[in-house]
Amino acid sequence: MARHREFDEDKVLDALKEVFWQYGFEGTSYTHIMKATGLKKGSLYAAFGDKRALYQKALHRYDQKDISSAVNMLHRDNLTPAMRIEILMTGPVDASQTDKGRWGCLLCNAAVDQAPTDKDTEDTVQASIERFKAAIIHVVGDEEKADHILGAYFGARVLVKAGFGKDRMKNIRSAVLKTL
Amino acid sequence: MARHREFDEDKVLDALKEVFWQYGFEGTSYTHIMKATGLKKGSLYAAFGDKRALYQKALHRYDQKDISSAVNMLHRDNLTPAMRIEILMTGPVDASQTDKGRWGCLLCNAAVDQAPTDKDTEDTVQASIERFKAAIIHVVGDEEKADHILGAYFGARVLVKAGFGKDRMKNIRSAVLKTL
DNA sequence: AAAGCAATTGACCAATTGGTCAATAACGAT
DNA sequence: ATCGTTATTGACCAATTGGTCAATTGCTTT
Repeated sequence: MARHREFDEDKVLDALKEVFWQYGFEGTSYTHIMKATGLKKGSLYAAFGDKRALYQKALHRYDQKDISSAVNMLHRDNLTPAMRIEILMTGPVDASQTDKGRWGCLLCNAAVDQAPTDKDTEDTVQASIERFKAAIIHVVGDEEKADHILGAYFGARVLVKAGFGKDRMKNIRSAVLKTL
Repeated sequence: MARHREFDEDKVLDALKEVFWQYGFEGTSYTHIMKATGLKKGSLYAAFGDKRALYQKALHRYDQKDISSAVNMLHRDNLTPAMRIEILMTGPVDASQTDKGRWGCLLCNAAVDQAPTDKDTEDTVQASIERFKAAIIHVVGDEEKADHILGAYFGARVLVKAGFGKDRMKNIRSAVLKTL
């Protein structure tokens, strides 16, 4: 063997997730990445690959942590379907009140600015959305309803990024709940 | 007086709209802009200002042309409310079948990748969305319903960018129509 | 036709971009 | 302790970024 890695891979992956989440793919430079991870370019390249590979790691991390936590919530079968959808749609309501909330949803951000031009991103995003949608189907039973809730959820996250406030998000939440 | 402008301002504004629509603010370089407009950097700068100013022009153009055409459609009071919302939600269905459809909605794109960090974009986007929403209220009467439809519409456009197909968009369209 | 003015051009700029690599440092194995 | 291996570093690279400007072009007025 030889020299050990000095960094905590989990922490670096979290940092990558956060920085791409906040700034997007093109908006994130190595200056941002190096500050966020504490690693130099060379180390990042040796450990993970080029910038696109770093972005993929961030998307996978988001899937495994953030999407998974939503999916797990949607599988809490001791809660009524309405309660679970309410919790889901409360995400954008809360997000509208915090700085980080305005980062939106990394999945949604990636769909908007990378999926149309980068096949890897498209694939990763689609797989992640599919998993999310399956969990919604688990709750509401119906695929049409699930597509609709998925759309409403992403739309809400976009409106939060546009700067729309709590009241709007509450409107969307209660309108969605009425469709159940 | 002196030398005349050689370019057609309307055509240039349309070209700006298209290029920022397709590539986003950071994804668009002067190379793209010059090719799209047929003008050199210097001329663009002299006529309109810096890159952010060009982006603003593009957003205003989108508002005046594309959002206006949706708003006008929503005011065709000889059509039933359901028919108008159906036409609106058929936008994403059709978009899912064309290359340009994957550019999404410039308003939505701007909300996602510029509104959170650029105040001018935030203001322009908000004003445009507000106008859009007012037209939806004109159709459905209820503000809560309007926020919901607005969200579903933006969400659908995001899902199209993610690469989801016609069937999904049809699901969303019919689910939205059921809420009326 | 000469003068004055604005539009247009292309060369130029500093700064930043993503990426590379030789040198160094820190370890395990012998 | 020395050797081989691997992680880390910082200097370096070509290419591209957005932006500027002096020179030129084309028009109107006199």
